[in-house]
Order: sequence, then structure tokens, then C-alpha cells
Amino acid sequence: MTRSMTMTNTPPTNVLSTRIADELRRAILSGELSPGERIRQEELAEQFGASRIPVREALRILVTDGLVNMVSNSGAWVSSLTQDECSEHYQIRERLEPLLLRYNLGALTDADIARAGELVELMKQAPDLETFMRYDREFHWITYSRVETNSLTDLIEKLWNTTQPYRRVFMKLVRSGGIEVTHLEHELLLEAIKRRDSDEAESILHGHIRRTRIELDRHPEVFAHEFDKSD
Amino acid sequence: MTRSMTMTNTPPTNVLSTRIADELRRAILSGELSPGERIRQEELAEQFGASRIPVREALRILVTDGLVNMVSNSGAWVSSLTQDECSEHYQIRERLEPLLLRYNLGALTDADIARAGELVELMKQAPDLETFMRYDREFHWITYSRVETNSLTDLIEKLWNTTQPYRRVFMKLVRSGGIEVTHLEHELLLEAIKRRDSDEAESILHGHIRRTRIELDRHPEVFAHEFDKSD
DNA sequence: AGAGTTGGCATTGGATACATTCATCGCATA
DNA sequence: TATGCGATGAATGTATCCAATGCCAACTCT
Repeated sequence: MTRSMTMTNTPPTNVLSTRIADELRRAILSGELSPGERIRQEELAEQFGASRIPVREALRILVTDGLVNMVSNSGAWVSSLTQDECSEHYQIRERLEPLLLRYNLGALTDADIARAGELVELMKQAPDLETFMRYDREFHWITYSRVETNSLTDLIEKLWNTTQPYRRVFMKLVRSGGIEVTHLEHELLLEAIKRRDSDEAESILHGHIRRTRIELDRHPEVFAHEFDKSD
Repeated sequence: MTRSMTMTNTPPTNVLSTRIADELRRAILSGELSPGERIRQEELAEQFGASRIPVREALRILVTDGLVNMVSNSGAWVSSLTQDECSEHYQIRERLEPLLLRYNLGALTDADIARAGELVELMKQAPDLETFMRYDREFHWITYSRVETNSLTDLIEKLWNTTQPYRRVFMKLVRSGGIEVTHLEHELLLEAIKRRDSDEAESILHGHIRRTRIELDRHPEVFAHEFDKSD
């Protein structure tokens, strides 16, 4: 996984398949491609001026990321989640992200924490949804990515990515209501981190994710998209 | 993921790449291929009487499973874990398998539970290590696979698979000592399941995995294998 | 003699061309 | 009219061939 979330700009590889994969991932995460949308190999190949071979490899890379589903002799689609599956992803996050935070808590620098504090404020003043989501992502990710290695990090990045389209729709719906609670939770989390209080930080983070999941569970309309979902 | 663990024999697909992937996965899980071992595309292609294209796709499938690592313009290796990474995988399992068990607890049939009981006994009499590991896997998997769907199931299967080589070596080392505790834990777990006691079952399972992890942490020699590890 | 450079070889990455599969639609038939 | 069969076409799967990369050893130059 390219760890795009960590803001470590991976130097542009000259391997075509990974470049195509990177571009596709960006398109999916930005919402240009929607969950359930069909992906045609030949179309993509033409679009990139390449043959279908690197396109296929790119698709397989995205399968690894959980962003694409491929079915033999049938085709590839942007991954889509049912409401239950999305809820499941959130429950996994509830249990894993506090663990990852604990891993990192001792290693966070003062600069990390200062930046996290800035981001809490920036989120409050975010002019639009995309900006807010970018800040939110950076805020949490700062607290996750100090310790390097870590298949846990990759795993959680995948979970963020696969749920991102739904989070976007969801937040568009409930933009005004409940956002205050989110800011409060961020502040509490930041305070716990400053105190290096693992248990408290874990607890707040768990509740933060859990609350979002429960709200999301109340909005089935988020998952009523127009495309076939075949996964 | 082919869900091989669930004993649902996937009918042999006539798509070459998936057949090659299945065979490779089997070879890795059985120990015929060791962590860190180099995989040469051409060699494999010849071995299967195929071209390198489906071999490459097979390797990408195994990357998705976490069983293979690929590096651009360099090659592919059977995934290997450092001791820290393995410990990390176990910590993830500690948090996720209890959740999966909870998901399934209400749906388990009497036949499931009966079979689980048989397996507890069979494990006590297992003549060799491989047999024991197969029973152990089936025992836990029965309690995990009643509820279908579930990316959680796939995720946990991956974690079992990637740690399997080390579990094998580890159990070979400590075969005699501590196995009694394992049997006891299995019995307690089974009892909790019979009572449909989610909290207790979660707790026992958590401790079961945790105890194994801590023992594993005490045996660095398990991770001293002869191959290059480049992940 | 030692360090940097260059060439070749082994291996992976990609393009073209062909084979195969699957879904769809039309048509014949009960 | 409903059903089932078969042709058709669009998409994916695979083989073969060629290009590009990277490693390693031999060689040159100082």
C-alpha cells in the first residue's frame, strides 16, 4: 500500500501498473469514481495509452487495497459496501484504532501534538466538507503514523479508504447536526494524548468511532446508490 | 480470498491464475515454501506449463492474501514476519477474533457445537503436529464461519495464514509444555459458547490468543530463518 | 591495489495478438 | 405466451515476443 494517507509523497515510480493504480486510487477516494461503478480494462488502457496488462495489474493492486472487486471472466467494479458491511468495518476500526494509537502514544513528538492541536482548530473553521475531511484524516493520522512498520497501519488505512465514500455522503447529510460533538471528542482525545494517558485515549477514540458508526446505522439512505453492487 | 479454511471446497476454476494461486497458497501454508523464499516467475510458469502472465496474476492474488511480497523490477518472495510483526498480528487477532465470535455466537447450530466438542477431544489425541494444527484450525473456524459475508472473516483468515509458518515452528519447539493449558482453554471456550455467553467467550478467546502471543514473544529463535527477509 | 565504471546477463515489465468465457438477444417451438 | 435453445458480440484470460531494469562481475584508470 502506498501509504498515501501519511503524506509521504511516494516518488513517481516509472512502473506503469503502480502509476495507474495510484491514479485510480486517487479517483476513487476523491469520489470521481463511485462504489459499484464498472471498470473496463480496455477503456482504462486507452485512457492511459497503455495495454491491458498493466491495467490488470493495477486493478489487482487495488483489490489488495480493498478498493476494487474483480470477478473472473466477468469484470471489475469499484468496491461497494452494504450498510451491514460498512458497520462491520467501523466495528473493526473501533477495536483496532485504539490499539494503533497506543502503539504510537509514547513516540509522538511535541511537534506532532502541536500540529494535531492546530488541526482541531482548523476543522472547526473548515469552509467545506472536503477540507474538513482532509483535516480530520490528517489529525488522526498524525497520531497513528509515528511508529513506522506496522501492518496494523496498512490495515487501518484500508478501512479508512473503503469507507471513505460513505463517510462523505453521510457527512453531507448530517453536516450541521452533531458536528459539535465531534469537535469536543477531538479536544478530549488531544488532551488525553498530551497527558500520554493510553487508557483514556483508547477509550475516547473507541467512543468517537462508535458514535459515528451508530449514527451511520441510522442512515440507510447513504447506501442507496444507483450502481449494481456485486460483492 | 478463497476461504480455504472454511472447508468449502471451491470447485476448481478453469481460470489459470487462480488455480496457480491456490496451489501456491497450499504450498506456503503446508510449509513446502518457507517465509523469505524467492519466487521466480519463469520457474513457476514452466512448472505449471503456462506463460508468465497468469503466474504474475497469481502472485498478485497472494499479495492480497498477505502471503507474498512483490517488489517492482526485483522479484517476489514468500512473506516473512519479524518477531515484532508477528506479535503485532497476534495483538490484532486478540482484538478481532472475539468480535467475530460474538457475531457468530447466536447463529451457531447444535451440530456446530457438537463438532467443536469432538474436535476438542481429537486435539487431545492428535498423533502429530500437523493433525493437531488442522483440528485446531477447524475448531476455531467452526465458531467463526456460521455468519457468512464478513470482511472480518477474510481478515482473520489472512492473519491466521500469515502467522501459520511461525506457529508451526513454535509448536514444534514447545510441543510438550503448555499444551495442557491450551486444551483447558478450549474446554472453557466451548462451555461459554454452549451457554451463549458472549462476554465470557470473548474474554476466554482473548486470553487464549494473548497467552500464545506472550509465549511466542519468548522465543526469538522461531524467527531466525535462513532466507532474506525483505518486507 | 583499490575504487569507480561499464558491459552483459538474468529477471521482471509491457505490447500485441489470439483464445475463451459469459451474457444477451432473437428465434423457434411446445 | 412462455420457454428453451443457439448464435452473436463484448469483455476478460492467456501466449508470445520485445523492452527495460537491476545486479554482478570484469575491466579500466588512477
